[in-house]
Amino acid sequence: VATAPQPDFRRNELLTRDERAAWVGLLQTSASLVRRLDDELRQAHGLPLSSFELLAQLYRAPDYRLRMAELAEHLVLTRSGVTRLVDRLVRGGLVRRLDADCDGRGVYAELTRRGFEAFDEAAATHVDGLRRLFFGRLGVGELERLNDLWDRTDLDPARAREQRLREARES
Amino acid sequence: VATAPQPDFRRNELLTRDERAAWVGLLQTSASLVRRLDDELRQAHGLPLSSFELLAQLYRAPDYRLRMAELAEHLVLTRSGVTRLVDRLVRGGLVRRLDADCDGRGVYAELTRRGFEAFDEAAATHVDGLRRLFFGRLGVGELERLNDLWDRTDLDPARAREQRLREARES
DNA sequence: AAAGATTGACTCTTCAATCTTC
DNA sequence: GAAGATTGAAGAGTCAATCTTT
Repeated sequence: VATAPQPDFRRNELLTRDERAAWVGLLQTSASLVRRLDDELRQAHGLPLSSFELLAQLYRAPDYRLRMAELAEHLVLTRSGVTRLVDRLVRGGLVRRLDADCDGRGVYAELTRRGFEAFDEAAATHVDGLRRLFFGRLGVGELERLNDLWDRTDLDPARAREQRLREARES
Repeated sequence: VATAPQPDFRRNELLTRDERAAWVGLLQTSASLVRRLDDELRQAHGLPLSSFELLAQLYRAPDYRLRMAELAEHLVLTRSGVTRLVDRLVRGGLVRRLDADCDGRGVYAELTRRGFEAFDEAAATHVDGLRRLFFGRLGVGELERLNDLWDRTDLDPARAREQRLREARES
């Protein structure tokens, strides 16, 4: 059966039913996926998803290191958020801080041997969970369509945010 | 130009490039959308997005009221999270608590007149932001495809979570 | 003055324990 | 005892201010 049409009298400033479903679906899907994957990673390896994602960035970076600001751009975190997260990882021995020799202000976060191993072990759990809970439920070509969608809806969070803060400060 | 093929030597437990992009895209899109919409709502109406979403649930509910547990299911929050959020809204005069007469344990959260008005005003901002930042960038039929996707990837977060907690308690 | 990073104070959310009612 | 809701303690992230280097 077809879905019922939207009533004509629906007020302009309210979302249609499909829009609301799409918005709530986005929120719920990402949130519950994050929760599940976080649970599984903590259970199996004592590693929170946020830590795992930071390790993943370093794992893929040249020389296994990135600057704090770069990490903030890739993860969905502010700079101070990255500072705290790296603090925890340093305490856990998975990451070390390293002053940038080219720029006295800069600081690198670098994967330690233990951090490398921790990521290596946890990666299997993460990938398995992601394929089971998400990728395995996609149809043919849906992965590509999804990536296309993310490209079109990219808000460039880092840049946009910095810009807004700057504008706000100037006013 | 076509994208380069995935290297054959990529280890099994790592995500392909497209998978990683889809996963990170989901995280970034939802997170940055939430941040932008939250900023706009706070700026224009002093109302956080989390509060707005709770008001939206009550606005659409029969008699403008829902029980705490029902709210927790619809929002992405635990029960204690809902308790705190309702606390703040009661303090702000947008919601009132109401004992359920049918069940002495139950509590309703009900929209006040001011809560109704606050939602009404903020809704325009929210809908405008959502259409500008998200829906306006979707192609023809993409909204329907997205809702279809959410159906297939639904993890039933509330039920699943309760179940996991119960199992964990029993062991 | 601007950029990179950090810190203190604060907010929001969760977990585990508790209270009340069924 | 189980379910609905709340509470204290703690975790994690943000903002605004600060420090250092450019």
